[in-house]
Parts: sequence; structure tokens; C-alpha cells
Amino acid sequence: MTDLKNNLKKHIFNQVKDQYPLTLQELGITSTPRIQMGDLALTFPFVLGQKLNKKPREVASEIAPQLSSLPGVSKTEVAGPGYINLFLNRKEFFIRQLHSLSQPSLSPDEEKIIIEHTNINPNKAAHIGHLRNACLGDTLGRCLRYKGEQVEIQNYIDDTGVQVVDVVFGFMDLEKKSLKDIQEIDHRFDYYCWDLYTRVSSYLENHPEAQKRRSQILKNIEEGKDPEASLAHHISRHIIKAHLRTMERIGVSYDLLPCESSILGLKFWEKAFQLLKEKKAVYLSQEGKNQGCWVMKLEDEEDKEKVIVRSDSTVTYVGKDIAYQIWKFGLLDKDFYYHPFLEQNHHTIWITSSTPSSHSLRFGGGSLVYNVIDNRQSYLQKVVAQGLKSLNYRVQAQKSIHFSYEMVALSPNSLKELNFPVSEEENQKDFLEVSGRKGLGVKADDLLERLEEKALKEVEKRNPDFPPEKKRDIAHKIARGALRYFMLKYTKNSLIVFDFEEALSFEGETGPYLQYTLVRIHSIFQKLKEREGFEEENLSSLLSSSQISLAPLSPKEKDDFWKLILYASHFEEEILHAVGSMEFSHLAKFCFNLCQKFNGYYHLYSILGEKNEEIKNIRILAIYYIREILKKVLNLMGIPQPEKM
RNA sequence: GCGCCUGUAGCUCAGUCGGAUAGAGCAGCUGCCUUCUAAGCAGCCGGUUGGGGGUUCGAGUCCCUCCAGGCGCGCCA
Repeated sequence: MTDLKNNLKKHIFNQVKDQYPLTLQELGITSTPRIQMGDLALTFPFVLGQKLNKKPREVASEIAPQLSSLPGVSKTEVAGPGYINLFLNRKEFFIRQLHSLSQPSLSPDEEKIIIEHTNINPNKAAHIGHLRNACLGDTLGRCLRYKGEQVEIQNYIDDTGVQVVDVVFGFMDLEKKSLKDIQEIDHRFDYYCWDLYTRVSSYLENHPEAQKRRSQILKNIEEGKDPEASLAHHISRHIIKAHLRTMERIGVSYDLLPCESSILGLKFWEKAFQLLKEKKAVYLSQEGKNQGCWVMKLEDEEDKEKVIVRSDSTVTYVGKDIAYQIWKFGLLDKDFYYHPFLEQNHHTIWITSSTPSSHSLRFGGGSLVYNVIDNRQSYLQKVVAQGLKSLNYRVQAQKSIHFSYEMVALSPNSLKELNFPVSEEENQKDFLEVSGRKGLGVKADDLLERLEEKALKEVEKRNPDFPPEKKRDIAHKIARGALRYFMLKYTKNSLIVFDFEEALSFEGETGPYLQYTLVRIHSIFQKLKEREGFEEENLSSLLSSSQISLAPLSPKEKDDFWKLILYASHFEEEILHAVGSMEFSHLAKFCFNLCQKFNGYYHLYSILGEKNEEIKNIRILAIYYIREILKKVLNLMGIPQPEKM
């Protein structure tokens, strides 16, 4: 459809440009509200009406006759207050769409795109908030790759921060555990740390004197002194593995895990600091509350300064982030060492290190960078971009995209289900923020297990004879589909108030509804094969246009068929739209609407029972087309595709 | 106080660069399984798009203002 539209625009523009003051930009093509009015609508008569001080309808009537011989268009019509509606040649369009299934018409715009997402502190289990982040980031990556972009997925690991420190403190000082003791905790290490971290947080609140010990641990970790450093290393590596397993369950993976420890060890910050000082992007504050700190000013907030280096000469979080961002664009003049960390589905996930490695790989050096981080960090993300701008990397600053989204909070109902004690004050609120510190949240694996359990029951009901292994596999796919769709169906600025009942739903606008639609199509093809020996290779012979004719279809079926095909044909535009607006709810909605339309069609038009071969063939081709597009879109959303369910 | 975001059906949310009659799901009610999987389909019910003003051929969408809510504005990360 994108090809066709561009082609039409060019033709129309050439037709009218000499007689009318119009730019190619102003030549918009939209959809019509109903196909009876046509398939595509031209809106430029409104623009011209304004410029020529004429009624849009008049302009449209003047121009429409000149557009009679557009390629692929069978009829034009003036409609409403001044639209020119185009009716496509349905058969020709359908055949072209079928042929173009194997050749995407999208093309890349960037040299290399880096996406940073997930970024969970390696000191506790992943929760639903992290799942939203990962689903958004992963879907962005999938869509960009589909578009043809070279994409690198990075998952930043803050393995030397205070959150890890707190767990080290918990193990050493509260639990008196040695490295060996900790290594023996094998079951659900991330869950164990979740609880420990909560205990440490409340302990620290009541024992302010422990702050000293905490600072000592942080210092020892940063300087590599044992036992703190080894403990921190073991804990973070163990937790990262747990996170990667969790994410693998929902089909999310990474190329590289850049670690804060490497950024410190390889002195990335010192290099970045030097650059920033040279360009006078940061300066030493001489007076006021920030006296003795190196600070940065924001372009549009002149009165504010952000501390980058503290008066004790340690660097803040945002400072390290600036160094990392500079590296991502390949502008730091320093690089990490890389070690293989994990094999996942024949794909190596690499981790950075400050110790030399025999592997020579290139990471980073992107021309466009997306940072998928929730909207609470938009101020800091602005500071990061400001850092680049101050270094005169204006293009890179502009291409530092903060993919911002709202957080996931908890409904009062879900709090009850978690048996989490809440105060009077908290009870009054409509929702409660997830808090790792308080241990308040729905763990990702818990949610996935509940989804799988429920899905398994549903599979049991319908397919009791399947072997247990198969049932579990299907249940897993359904759980993953339900979760991923749930995380994508909301616009990114919409706060998700998490509720178990809603998240565990498999009916209506949910992932399983989409999967079910596909299962229905699979089922038809399978029955065609079983009962009639139909092979999919036969499709190519059906495709030869001489055999395709829409004529035998009833007028109603002609329209229903056409509505379905036309809607489906927009899928590439939907992908571009989603990527351009960073709004995957568009893609989710498109997929859902497509399934709704298909299910309506499915109920009206039988394939196996159809006696008329010509009609049957058209229907087979139609569901084949829908199936192929559905598979593509589900794949982009990371929703698995069970054959049966 | 300043900045960003949000306000659409009983509830949860869509709504393309400003385009034709504001759409889904859930909940409620009515039908439809000897037919290709009822995780479905068809139908009913449900709206002063937070209030007011403006811009124009046209506003849920853009501008101003007011109201209500959320988040951010650390020498935390």
C-alpha cells in the first residue's frame, strides 16, 4: 500500500502541479470512512480551496475528471465537502498485494540504531514495571529490524550502584553469609534478594548509623576490594542471569550488557569529563549550594544547574550516563572489552569488561540512539542530551531519543491479592507505585506463572488429549502473548494501573484473541490438507491471475472481502506509524481490528463447505493473505503463534 | 512556584498532519455451537469529548484561560 500511495501521489502531482499552486507535501491521501465511498480519499481540494478562495467542492469537481487514468484506479468521485475519492481496481490490487508479501517495501534510514532498554538493577527480581519497559524496547527493535535497520540492543547493568551495595550489606552484615554460603542459594536467587533488599531497606531506615558501613562497601566494590567486590560481582551476575531467563520467557533478548563497573574501570568518565571541561560544558560552581561541584546548565532553564561531579569529586549517576551516551555514538575515543556472557537460541549475549579479552568485536557507534526509560527520568535524559549538545554534537543530541513511557502502578485490588499491608493513607489512593525498596510489586515470573497456569486450564478444557508437554508449550505461548499484548495495547503516556483480573483476561482485546484468530486460519489449512490433499504450494498456481476472478462473489461478499483485504494492506504504514510516533498501541490496535474483521468474515464465509471452486479459491487466497500479515505483525509484537490452542 | 503528562460511554482505553456519522474491550441485557476451535459471532444499552473562550470551510485533535489529577524539579540511582 505504501508503494501504491507514493506512486499515486507522484502521478497526481504531475497532473495538477502546473495548473494549481500545490506542493507534494500538501497532497494527502487518507482512508474513507466507508468503502462504499471509495478506497482512498484526496484532501488537497481543501488546501486549494483556501489558496484560491474557492469552495473545496468546486475545486474537486474541476480536478477529478483529469484524474481518470491513474494507475490501479478504476473510478474517481467527488464526495462530501470536497474530497476526491478513488476506487481501486480490486482484483489487480489483491494480486499485487499477494505477490508483495515476500518483499517488504520499507527501507532503512540510519546507519546503525542503538536501543537501550530493560536496565534493571541487578539486586532483585524483575517486576511488572520492567516488563513494560522490555516489551516496548523489544518491539521497537523488532519493528526497526523489519524496516531494514541495523539494530543493536543494549541492556545497561548498574552493577556497582547502591542497590547492589544494599544486598551485599544484607548478606554480610545481617545474614553473616560468606560468598560460599551465597553460592549455595540456588533456587530463585532473585526472589531471595527481593526479600533481603526489602529487609535491608527497612533496617537502614531504623539504623542510620549503618550508612557509614554502606559507604565503605560502595568504596570497596568500586576499588575491587574483597570480600565486598567478589560478593557484588557474584550477586549481580547471578541476578542478571535470572533477569535474562525471565526476559527469555517473553521473547526478549539483547546483544550487549554494558556494565557500570566497566565504565568505571576503563575510566570512561574521566575521558568524558575531560571533553566536557575542554568545551566548558561543565564548570566549577564557586558559590551557593553547589559550591565546589562541577555543574552543567540546561539550555532552556538558565536558572538551574545540575550537579555532575560532587564536591567530594565522585561522579553522579547522570555523569556516568553522559559518558555512556557519548560512547554509544562512538565519540568517546575509548572502548570496552567484550566477553561472551550467555548463549540464547544460538545468539550470544555479550557483556562488557575492563579486563582485556581475546574477542575483538565492535559495539556502539550508533547514528541514532533510543533510551527506553520511564517518564520520571525525562529531566535526566534532557541533561544527557544537553551534554552532547554542549560538546557541539548537536546532531547526536537531536538523535538521542528518550523513549518515554508511563509507569505501571498497582490497583488497590491487586494489593489485596498480594497481601501487602497498606496504610490508611495509601488505601485512599487510586493506585500505588511499585517500590522495590518496599518489596511492593508483582514479580514478572509470578505473573507469568499465573498466566501459564490459567492458560493451561483453558487448553486442558479444549484439548484434553494433547500430550502434557504440548499443552505446556501452548500454555506458555498463550501466557506470553497475553502479557505482551497487555503491555503494548496502552499508549505510552497512559499509566497502567495493574489489575490481575484485567491482565489475566484471555477474552476481548487480548493477545490470546489474536492468537486464536490465527489458530482458526491454521485449522482451515490443516483441514484442507487432511480432507482434500490441499498443499500450500498450490497457492502459487491459484495466484496466476487468469484463475482469479472476483465476479462469482455476491455483491455483499465482494464488499466484505474487499474491506478485509484493504484493511490488512495497510500493515506497513501501521509499522511506520508506530515507529515514527513510538506508539506501539497503534500496531496493537491495528492487529486487533484486523482480527475482528477477519473473525466477522470467518463466520459469514465458509471455505471447507463451499462448493463453487472459484469462490472457494478466492476465499483461500484471502485467508492466506490475512494469515501472512497477521504472522508478521504478531511477530513484531513478540506474540508467539501456536498452531492449536 | 516552575516544567512535563493526563482528563473521551458505568469501568479500562482508542481516535492518523485538523477531515466525512467520536470507536473498541469489559460490565449489563438478547440471540447463535450435529458446520472451519463459542478464547468466537450478531444485536441492544450506553457520550454536553473536564468547563469557558478563540482560530476556520471543518476542532476530541491547534491556541488562550480556568478546574481536577499524576509525575518531575537531590552533592539518590
